[in-house]
Amino acid sequence: MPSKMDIFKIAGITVDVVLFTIEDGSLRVVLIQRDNEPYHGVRALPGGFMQENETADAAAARILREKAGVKDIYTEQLYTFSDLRRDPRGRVISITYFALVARDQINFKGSDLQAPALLPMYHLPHLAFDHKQILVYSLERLRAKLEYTNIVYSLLTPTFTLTQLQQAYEIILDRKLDKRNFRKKYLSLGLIQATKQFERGGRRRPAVLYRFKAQEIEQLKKFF
Amino acid sequence: MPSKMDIFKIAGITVDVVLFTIEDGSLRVVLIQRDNEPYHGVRALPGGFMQENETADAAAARILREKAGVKDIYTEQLYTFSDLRRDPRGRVISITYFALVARDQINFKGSDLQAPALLPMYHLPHLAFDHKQILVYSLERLRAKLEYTNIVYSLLTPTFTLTQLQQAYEIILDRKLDKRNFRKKYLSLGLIQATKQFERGGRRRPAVLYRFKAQEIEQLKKFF
DNA sequence: CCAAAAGTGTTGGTTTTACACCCATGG
DNA sequence: CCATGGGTGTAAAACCAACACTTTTGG
Repeated sequence: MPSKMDIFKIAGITVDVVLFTIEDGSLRVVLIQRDNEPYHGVRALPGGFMQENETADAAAARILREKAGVKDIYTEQLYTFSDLRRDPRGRVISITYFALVARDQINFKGSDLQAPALLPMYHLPHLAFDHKQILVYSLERLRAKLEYTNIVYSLLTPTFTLTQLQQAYEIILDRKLDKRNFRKKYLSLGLIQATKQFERGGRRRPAVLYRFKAQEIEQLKKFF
Repeated sequence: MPSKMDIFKIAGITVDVVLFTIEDGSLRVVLIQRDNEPYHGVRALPGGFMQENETADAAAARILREKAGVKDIYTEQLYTFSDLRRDPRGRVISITYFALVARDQINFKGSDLQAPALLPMYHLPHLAFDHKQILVYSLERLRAKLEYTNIVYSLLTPTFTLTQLQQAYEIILDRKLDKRNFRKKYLSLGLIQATKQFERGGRRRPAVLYRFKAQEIEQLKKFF
């Protein structure tokens, strides 16, 4: 009894999502372990077939919810991959997304059996399909966006220190930034404001906590 | 006798292409006139259903060839639109592309009956489907790319005057630029070189003709 | 008192902007 | 000789890059 939905499945439109976060000072990406063929046991991006009654955006949101337990996070469409042989099962087109979230919002509990894990972006294992290529492309996009938008807020907790903010940039751009120049410039952008709290607990001088004034994404001239 | 290809047709994946050019001092886009339902007689982007044995890139190239008689031109994927109701016939997903070409490379001869025309981007008629939205998005992308790549070469003839180059920027960005600053900056980028020819024929001082040193697309820091 | 990270300014170089006049040609 | 667009430089302001020491805390 093939339903209308099966048409999509035969035609093969999947949505795959690159979900980035920062953990332990490194940029990480959520990868599942495939539990059937093809590429059984191999790491892959969380994804799934698009349903006939959902948009690609909705499919991406569903996948994020089902596989990583996150919702209402920054998500944008990345690219549509359509190489003829990208999936050994036959013709499958993938609409890919990339998403950003603070580590503490990810919750793998209740996700299915596919052993999702946060793997370090700069030391990836072998991946299924063309997912490595997709990741390379999303890193490029993430870096570009970091420099002319304020999306970094998506990776941070609601309040954060300037050092944490700077580290987020350094981790993603994979280079050191000058502390004084960074602070001067970032503060002059007017996107963040100091709270009256401090981050305590280290055996060191407590750092002022900041927050973003707005959580809407904004286009900026140029950051760095 | 439904063939395998029909699966795609039912599932509905189209490729639509925004082809920009510059003519008579204005930014123009190729639009066809639909010759059947839905939106019979209404202007729309050139496009067509993706075939099962071609990639999206190949479909875009095919459409450019069939509808505008152009080939080997700058083309990049733009976005995939998947709203549930974007096509009244049913579920149709559109993978869109944008492309740039010099006016004199376009040849509508031999294209089918759909009356392709170059319409001015800033005075568009009512368009079929969500094609207006697609155009708005491509203009955004074009403007962004213009500022940090050298794609403008795609819109110009092989040799051109600095005034023509500046006008291309002005037309697309829709604002005036300062002549001296433009020349100083553009020449300092080292992308173009003077030829020994001049553009003659006006009742005015002849302008030096320049050419791009390379036709590969290059990323640049920032143009303007 | 020590270790650790927080916090803070200045200088020199580069880039960007604003702005107006003379030149070469064709008719 | 006139109308047209071609071609050129300078000064002020803004921006960027390089660089090192003092402060505050917890243990």
